[in-house]
Amino acid sequence: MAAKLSAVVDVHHCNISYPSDKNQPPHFTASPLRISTKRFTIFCTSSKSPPKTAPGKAESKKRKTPSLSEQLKPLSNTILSDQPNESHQLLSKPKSIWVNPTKPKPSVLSLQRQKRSSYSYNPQIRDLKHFAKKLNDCHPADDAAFQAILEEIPHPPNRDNALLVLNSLRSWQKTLLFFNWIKTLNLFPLETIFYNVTMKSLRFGRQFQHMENLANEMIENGVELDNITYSTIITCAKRCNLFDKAVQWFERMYKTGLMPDEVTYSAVLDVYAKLRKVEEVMSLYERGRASGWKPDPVAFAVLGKVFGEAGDYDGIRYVLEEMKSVGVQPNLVVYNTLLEAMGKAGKPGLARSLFEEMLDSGITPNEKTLTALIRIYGKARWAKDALELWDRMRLNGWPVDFILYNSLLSMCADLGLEEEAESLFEDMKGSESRKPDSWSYTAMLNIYGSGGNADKAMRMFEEMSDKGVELNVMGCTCLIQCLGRAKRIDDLVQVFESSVDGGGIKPDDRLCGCLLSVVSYCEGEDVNKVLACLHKANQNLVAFIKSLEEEDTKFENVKQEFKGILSNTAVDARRPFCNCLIDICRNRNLRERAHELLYLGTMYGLYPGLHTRTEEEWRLNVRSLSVGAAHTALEEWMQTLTKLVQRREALPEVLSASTGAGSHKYSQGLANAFASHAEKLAAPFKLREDKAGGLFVATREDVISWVQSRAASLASIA
DNA sequence: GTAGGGTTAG
Repeated sequence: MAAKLSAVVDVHHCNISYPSDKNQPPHFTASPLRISTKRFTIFCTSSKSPPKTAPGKAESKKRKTPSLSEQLKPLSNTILSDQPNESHQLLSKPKSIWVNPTKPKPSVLSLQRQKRSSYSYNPQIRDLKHFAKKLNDCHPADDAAFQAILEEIPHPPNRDNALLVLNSLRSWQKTLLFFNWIKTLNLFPLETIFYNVTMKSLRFGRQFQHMENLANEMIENGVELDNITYSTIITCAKRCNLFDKAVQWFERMYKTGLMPDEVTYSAVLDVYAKLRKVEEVMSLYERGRASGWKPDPVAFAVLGKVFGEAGDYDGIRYVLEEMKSVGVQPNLVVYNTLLEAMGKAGKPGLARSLFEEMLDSGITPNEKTLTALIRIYGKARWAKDALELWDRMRLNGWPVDFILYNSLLSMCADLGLEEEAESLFEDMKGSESRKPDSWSYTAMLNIYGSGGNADKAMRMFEEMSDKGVELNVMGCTCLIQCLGRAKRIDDLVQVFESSVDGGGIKPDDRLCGCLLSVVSYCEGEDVNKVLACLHKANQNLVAFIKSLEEEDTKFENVKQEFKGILSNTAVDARRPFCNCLIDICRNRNLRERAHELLYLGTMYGLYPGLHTRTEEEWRLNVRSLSVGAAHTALEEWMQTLTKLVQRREALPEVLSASTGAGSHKYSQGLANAFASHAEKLAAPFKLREDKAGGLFVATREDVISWVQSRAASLASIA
């Protein structure tokens, strides 16, 4: 199974089967990834004659996160044989009715938790605690001193005394030394609990190898490994990112006939959650449920986390429904996890109502709750809610920590709340425990950068170096963006060189994207200065720009080069790269190239939903495009519509283009640019003032007569 | 850190 963990699993062809032997862990089989070969074009005209710009096949490698219902489908078909006449609907409770009564219900976990041995009071506790403290205080490198203290143990190191001391040692090295000392004394047999206590300390020190050695020693010496041993091993492996080890030890439990209890089981759920293996988590969860398990809040927190990381809102709802149907009241951690998950799934409104529900249930938020919520409101640009929450925090005296302070600053940056950020930043400078760090300064650079205040941004930059706060790659990006917009290219070059050559900043794709955007709008010698910076960060990109400018570069070459660049670029930065490259082409009068890049970008899945069609309305969605890319898309669309009209093909009643309203304070240019471009083409798109979100609309009749008049005027020119 | 599982920042 360890090998399968790294395999690509096609969820649509994932079969999960029960092992025939109940002492086998649940396992998964998967068919190899299928490559989609669906044809697509930028704008579909008709089936009769595809546009000439559509020669390719889909080569998008990006795979959509499957929805929960898609993931549950194979599960419900293969293992959950409940309610055979009903389709297994999303959010329906997976009731486990085992259909074959001659076979026992397969069990994957023990419903009884591991019993702990009870401690008896140790009358020597004070002396032994004092002894343990001496061991803890002993210099870590001084083995001789440690041994000397050991000899002075105030009471005989019998089972109970040794256990008490073992439990009181802090560092894993000392725990291990003490454990080995007890072992050499050979006064009593070392039971499981001695190993478990030692392992706990090793886990704290993230010492998986030592831990595994101890586990193997237990096996050799015939000491029983219990659920506590296994859960400690599994969580240690997880913390050390040794996920295959975690799974390996989990499998070993079943092989030796030991059933995991719910603690071990949810530890393993979390291993798969960390690996973002949603379908495996669900499979384990469902199988646990089928075994009669009533999951507790910890299990639901794991489930919530995995759906949050997948951005799967249906999954989050499923978790909420499951909790309701199992009768589990969410606790603070579960709420925090689900709030975080709602943010990742892009549902600020639902996060808000979940937060209110949490308050209504009598739970007080902690720093993590508030950090999650502030961040969600900031990213959603919900200024009113963010400021309201901030007020409530102060009013109610809710807990605040350093991370929350920095998150508030970042929220101010997201919302362009310069004054609020400045006053918070001053508060932090005045406090003893919350002095601004590189996160805080980055937020300030972000605020001044996106506000176009290059002087203040540079002052921050200087203050950082005075105070010895290191600039990080994001701060550097904000600063460079700001200096670029202010056309302070020499300052830009100086900041770039000092931070990359001297400051140890490794340029990432975002920083390259930022330099690329500066290239798109600067002129003259400045272009070469910025390109020289970009060359240090990404040589291929600069070579590609040069090749775009050369007339004899063939489309096939552009395609191959661009594909290579995109596949070496972080997913988040791919669309910005494409947008900037299109802008560069347009600003250099390379219109054909711009169209080629838009076509390729669409083909590689960078602009999903660029064009949506219903029977009544076709819509061009340019909100994720740069100005140049939006121009290019509009031209492309007009060409397509022209062809359709000329061929007398059916058009919908309404044609529209959506530019977005530019909810960010500093990004309102697209609607204006679009309006003026439509005007230049004399295209009949009119801004709908009554609708929010920059919507331009034309009727079918307007478009037809516009095309006909254009054709007439073109004919008259000819 | 009570022999074991889950939650904070571009």
